[in-house]
Amino acid sequence: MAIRVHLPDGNELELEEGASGADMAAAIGPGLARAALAVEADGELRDLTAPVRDGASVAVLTAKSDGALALIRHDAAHVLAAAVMELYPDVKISIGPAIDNGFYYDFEFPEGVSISDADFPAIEERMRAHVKAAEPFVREDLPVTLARERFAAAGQDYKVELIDDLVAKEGVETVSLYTNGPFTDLCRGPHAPSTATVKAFALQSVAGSYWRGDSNRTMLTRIYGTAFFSKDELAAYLERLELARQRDHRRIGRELGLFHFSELAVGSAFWTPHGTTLWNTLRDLMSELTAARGYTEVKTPQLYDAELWRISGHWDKYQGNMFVTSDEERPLGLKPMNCPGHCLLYAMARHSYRDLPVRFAEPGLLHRNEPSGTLHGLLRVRHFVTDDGHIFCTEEQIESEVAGFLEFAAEVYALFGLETRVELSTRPDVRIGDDALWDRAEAVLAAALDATGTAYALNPGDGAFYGPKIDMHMRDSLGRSWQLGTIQLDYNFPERFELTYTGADNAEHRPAMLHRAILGSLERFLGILIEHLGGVLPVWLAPVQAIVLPISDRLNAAGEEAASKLRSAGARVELDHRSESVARKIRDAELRKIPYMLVLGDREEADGTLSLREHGGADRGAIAIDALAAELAELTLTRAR
RNA sequence: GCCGGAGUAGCUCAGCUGGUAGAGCAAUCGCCUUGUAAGCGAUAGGUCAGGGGUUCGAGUCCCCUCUCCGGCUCCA
Repeated sequence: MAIRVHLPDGNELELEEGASGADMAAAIGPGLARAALAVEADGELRDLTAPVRDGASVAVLTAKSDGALALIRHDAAHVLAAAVMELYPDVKISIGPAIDNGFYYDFEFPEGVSISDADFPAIEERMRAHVKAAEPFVREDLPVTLARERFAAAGQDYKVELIDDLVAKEGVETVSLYTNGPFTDLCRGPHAPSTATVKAFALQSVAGSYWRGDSNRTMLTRIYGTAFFSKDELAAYLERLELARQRDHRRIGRELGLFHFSELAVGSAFWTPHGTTLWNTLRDLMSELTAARGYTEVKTPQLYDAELWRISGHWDKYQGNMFVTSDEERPLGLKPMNCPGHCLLYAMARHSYRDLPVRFAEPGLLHRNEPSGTLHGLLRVRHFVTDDGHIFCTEEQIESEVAGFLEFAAEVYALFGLETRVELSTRPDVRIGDDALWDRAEAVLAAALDATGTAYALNPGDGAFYGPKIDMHMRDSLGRSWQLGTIQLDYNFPERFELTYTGADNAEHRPAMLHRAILGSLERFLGILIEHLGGVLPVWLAPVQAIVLPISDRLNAAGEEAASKLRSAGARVELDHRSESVARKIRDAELRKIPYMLVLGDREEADGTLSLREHGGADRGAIAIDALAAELAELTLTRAR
């Protein structure tokens, strides 16, 4: 009896019944048999030892295949756990998956034992021994009762909990165990044939992580690592990581003198004069663009009676994140969001359907009492300004308003050369408003996304407490994802604040409300932007657009004259009048990433020109000062990149 | 907030097993007068995060607090 399988090249292959993936690879060729790691059958990865199903579409997974890295990283996680269990026999194991750039394994170490990267060499040495031994990964399928007994007997409580959950939630009757050398783990698989493939690995960091991501449960110790098929690839990856670290906005912010932090104002940036110029340029950009899009700018208070926060729901749902104070008789809250203030402002005047949509924009200063452990440079702060806006509109206008926003956001991100990842986040556990409202709100957002052809991922349960949202995310230099823009549909606030407009029927109606921001917080956006650009800001954003470099002290007066001509044309220009060599002045200007370096020597002075060197080294030769002024003005006006 | 690590001059860091702090860059002053990525010299700069303890003696050992870093939870 023979079975037939379909190969990726369209051919069919005949195999004996019961043939394994390894048999299949061997039937195709000896080279493939040696390279084979696993088999993909009808889209599902399986061990090489597993029998091949008749009629399946199969592909042999090798080091070159997509998914092969994830496979050996998962193998590496088992090798890590094996090594850790040898060194710390009383350790409890939990889970150890492959992740984007590597793998981790979470352990509970015995009381009093803590792991740091100083322990990595010993662990890695044990890991190398397991790899060198080329221990086969052996799969075993066991009835859940037997598997449970086995892990219970070994004191592996986390594995027992996992098995109990598999039974309760998925009704499984058997589970699979994988053994490599002395180590056995509850694992779905698949794995490569042996540990030998995990040749190039490195442990990277140790961190805490809650069991099952629940902050009420045990804090486990997570060890992160990565693995590649070759030492060269591993070295190249580690080198890339190091280069990314050089782009860290906290480092660049210090080097370029843009902002500082102080332990006397935790989570709040101090912007230097240069940093403030950059920040203001960004704020002015958004004021200009929102005005062009039909928003009107408004200003609302910082500090409100607690009553406002009770109406909005913040007092119940968000107070932990608010800075609360009081006057002589009343509790007060510093605003963490602009929306309640905007609702009050909307309600202070009557609105006709003819006026809608009303679009309020406010570069609003917000304070949020973020947990200390989450603060991170400019990317997570307690004091920040959002390019916030709220749109009050009719039900019929929602879709076009959301579509208009998606367009607007795309325009802004394009100015900076950023590409974002879009997510639709739906109702969270902690929320206000009934489910019917949420159903409607989620459906409208999805419709607007579809109508504009925006690609997005679904992020269930991550909406704001008052409504679902569409978020735009960017990654920082270390690969962490941060939310920038957002648009959130909210039927709840209009109810709570009893907002109305007069319809064509002369009756009062409830408007819908959209909360939206494109940059998110200016602070976070600048952090991400600095990392994206590696600190090399385009002319229109650069705090110092050009610096005049006289080649000798005797030209300092001419330098001042040239600089002031450029300044009166609107350019942000400095003069380097130090008694230093041109080479030195160039070097310092390069390190400050100043776009235009303008060398002034005797020839230039005589001709009324400056010799232009752009950041990065391009030498454009002598250019008339008027022409330079015009060029800088043009680059600033057009926001050229 | 939780787990782990770290905190020495403005910045980057050295300071072995305890014997009262050092370099480079930056800064200041002077000399040099410079043509596209570091000219030379001198000077100044530190309650070694803060507090408590052990010790004849603490940057170094112990405890507490603060902040920062990496994660986790949370979030723009």
